Amino acid sequence: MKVLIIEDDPLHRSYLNEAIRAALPECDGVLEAENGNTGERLARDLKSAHIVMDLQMSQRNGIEAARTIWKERPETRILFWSNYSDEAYVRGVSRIVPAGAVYGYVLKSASDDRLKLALRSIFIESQCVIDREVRGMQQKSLGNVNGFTEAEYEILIDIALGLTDRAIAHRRNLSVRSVQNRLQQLYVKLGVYQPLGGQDDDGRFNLRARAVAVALLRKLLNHSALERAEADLSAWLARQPRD
Amino acid sequence: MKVLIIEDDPLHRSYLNEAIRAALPECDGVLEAENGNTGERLARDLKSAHIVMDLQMSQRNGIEAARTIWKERPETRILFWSNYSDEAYVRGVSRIVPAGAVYGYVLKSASDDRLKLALRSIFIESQCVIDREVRGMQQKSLGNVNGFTEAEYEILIDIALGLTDRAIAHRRNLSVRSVQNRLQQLYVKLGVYQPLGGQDDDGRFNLRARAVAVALLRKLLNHSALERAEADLSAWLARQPRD
DNA sequence: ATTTTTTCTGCGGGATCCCGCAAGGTCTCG
DNA sequence: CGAGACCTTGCGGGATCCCGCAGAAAAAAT
Repeated sequence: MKVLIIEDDPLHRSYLNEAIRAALPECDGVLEAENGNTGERLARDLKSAHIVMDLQMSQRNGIEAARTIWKERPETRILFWSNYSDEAYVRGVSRIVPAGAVYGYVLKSASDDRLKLALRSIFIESQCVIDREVRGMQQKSLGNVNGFTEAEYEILIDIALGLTDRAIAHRRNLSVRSVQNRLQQLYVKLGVYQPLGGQDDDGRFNLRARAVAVALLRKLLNHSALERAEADLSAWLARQPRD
Repeated sequence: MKVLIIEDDPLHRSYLNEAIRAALPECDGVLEAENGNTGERLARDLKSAHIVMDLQMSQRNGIEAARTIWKERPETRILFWSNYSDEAYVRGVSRIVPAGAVYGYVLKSASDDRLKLALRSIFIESQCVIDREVRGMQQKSLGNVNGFTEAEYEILIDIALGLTDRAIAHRRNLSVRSVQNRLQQLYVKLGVYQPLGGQDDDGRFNLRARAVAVALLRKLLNHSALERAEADLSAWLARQPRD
């Protein structure tokens, strides 16, 4: 059994390497990649089925890498080892995990033991392991309590990219009015809505821009989510026959 | 001579500790803090004049911490040791460094030797050390080439926070029209401006929102910059007598 | 199958945004 | 002092946004 590490910080890489050797005596080889690109390549070439990776690498996003790896070999087991439990990351991951896949998500702040336990659970016991903090995010995000619908999230991304109502309508096959409906919904859920009447406009906000701001502050959105969205968008634009 | 480390990642902390002991034999004590708050406190209590810190910590932003530390004792020497050379960070740092202060900015990806050299230069030789990559950012940002004026950056932040033209005008003591002028300028510099006429509006953009998006993608803005701005804003709002 | 609930859609209007045009200001430089 | 560069401000108008109102369509519940 071989394990592939995809992580750009050399310190963390060697720490992981050690942890893996310690936790998995049955492992007879540890490979390292320092970014998503070479990680993908190694995974492909070596048919590694056991991967530990960081989200958020400079060269190529962890989520991107995981997506293509899973696309090629859905049975691959991946342990995401990340600094953050941003909703954007958690949502990003759970969006791409194939049905029935074995994976894990543990934070770098977790203890040594937690990490080693997770390694064994995933690679030996075929059991998913998700850190409590992350699990918390997941539920908050999927449950309706203070959670966002797929539709709401989608439109949030669209305005974060800077699209107009019309462009969004076009992209999502909706009428302009429907887009605006979804927007209102979003504004309400983000607590940005101005209940009207109250003319204590201390600092009046541009709802559209404000929504993006609070989404960022609440980590519903982050840099890498935006990057992915931007890539999707330009792909879609290229596919448009020009009207 | 004592050195204070402010860094939330335990791995990096112990690595730093070792590097400091190796590079600075004249150092007779290394202290560690795992977030900005306790870092500030330790700096104050122990009157440490030599600090190495990470930007981007969960508890309290490195820039915030540095600001208050420098406010209390401007002669403190600080080496920023960060993962990123985002323009937002670089600008944030150079905005708060006191006149004549000795400081450094090196990336975590730098070699062992670079780090140790920087430590000696700053703490012993009283010389500023800024990594090449960072220096590059700095010049791009301060020089007029593809760089942003203070005014432009300011208004960028204001729209990123979601303020309306009017609110910005009020906050910055300008007329609404001037705000809009600055906005146009910003749009042009961000390459978002629609030269008019060209009706190939594939995906028409909402300029205001789009500007924020590209600023984020280009890392002119990032989460921590936004957080700081948000804090400033609400402080300002609280100070407003309500009109 | 019928009611209830949710979502989609058009209409309309007030607020806001985007920006060309033009008339002052300030500041520098020859 | 005047020319030129730059910033600020008012005016005006077309485009966009925000959203209440209300009917149509779809989905879910009974």
